[in-house]
Amino acid sequence: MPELPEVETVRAGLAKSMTGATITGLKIHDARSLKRHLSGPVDFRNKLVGSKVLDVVRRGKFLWLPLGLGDTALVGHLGMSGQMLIRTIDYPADNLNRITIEFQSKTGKQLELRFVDQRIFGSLAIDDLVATRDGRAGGFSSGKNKAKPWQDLIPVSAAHIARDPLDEDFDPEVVVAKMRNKKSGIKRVILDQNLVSGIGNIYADESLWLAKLHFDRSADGISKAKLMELIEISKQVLAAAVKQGGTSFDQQYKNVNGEAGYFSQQLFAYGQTDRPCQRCQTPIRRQAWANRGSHFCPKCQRPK
DNA sequence: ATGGACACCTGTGGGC
DNA sequence: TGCCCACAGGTGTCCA
Repeated sequence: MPELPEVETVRAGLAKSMTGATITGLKIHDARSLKRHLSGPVDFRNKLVGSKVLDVVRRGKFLWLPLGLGDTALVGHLGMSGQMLIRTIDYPADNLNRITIEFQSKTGKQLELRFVDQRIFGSLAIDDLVATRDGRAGGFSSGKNKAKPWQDLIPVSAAHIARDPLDEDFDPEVVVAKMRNKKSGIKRVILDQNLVSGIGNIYADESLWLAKLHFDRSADGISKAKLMELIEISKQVLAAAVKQGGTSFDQQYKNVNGEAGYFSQQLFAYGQTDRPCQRCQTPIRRQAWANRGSHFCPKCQRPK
């Protein structure tokens, strides 16, 4: 489900109530949500409970909370259906809640973080922070001017993830140069989190519609100028979606307060099958692609 | 290097 | 009502 705008909305919400908090307890309702913590649930508990949360950082669709001295972090990925809800301790149980992390906020409020995940493709883990190959870890931790020892570090499990377009150190020239060497279809290329992170199926289809590019056009056959335009468009789309709190179609995406985002009202291609293209009125088509769907205008977005 | 199939999971909605 | 199928905002691995 969640792509960069949804994860960023969650990050901002977590930062507000969890920065400076102390973890006071843990309830594991379904240990499958800890499957990426390889040393097991007991070790997860030992490393988490009692530690202090320093910050909430994101790169692409990964987010993490540096802990204690800043050399480890609680790493979260939402997969297709993950949610992170901040609740008071007496708030009614949430359906499909897999993990509850109890904490005391820096203002002394007793709250809990509930990791709700229908499909269990998401996960929580404690991971070591290591030096990045490319400078600062995330473009989106708060208060960047203050010196923070964890600022240039990234979780081992996210070390392969490229910068995303909203990262202030993102370099479109470098990314486009790499894209021009790819013989794959352009959609596959912009979904490759090793090249540019944060883009998923919704924002890929939206960006390609806006750029009038067919999803299967080979990246190495597209001009440098057009690829630069595509990257700039994707940045604009991601930023616009962040402003709307992300995209919600159903119960599968909510911010930390359980509220939906409103970007679905501004979609041109994704989920618009059979509705008229807003440029040329041709019905938007959905085509099976890579075990999912691609939505595009068959007139505006030609294969060649 | 590239693309396709599939695995990991649960839930919902449509057709019959 | 019930059953079966398609489908869902992701990622990683294995195989040609």
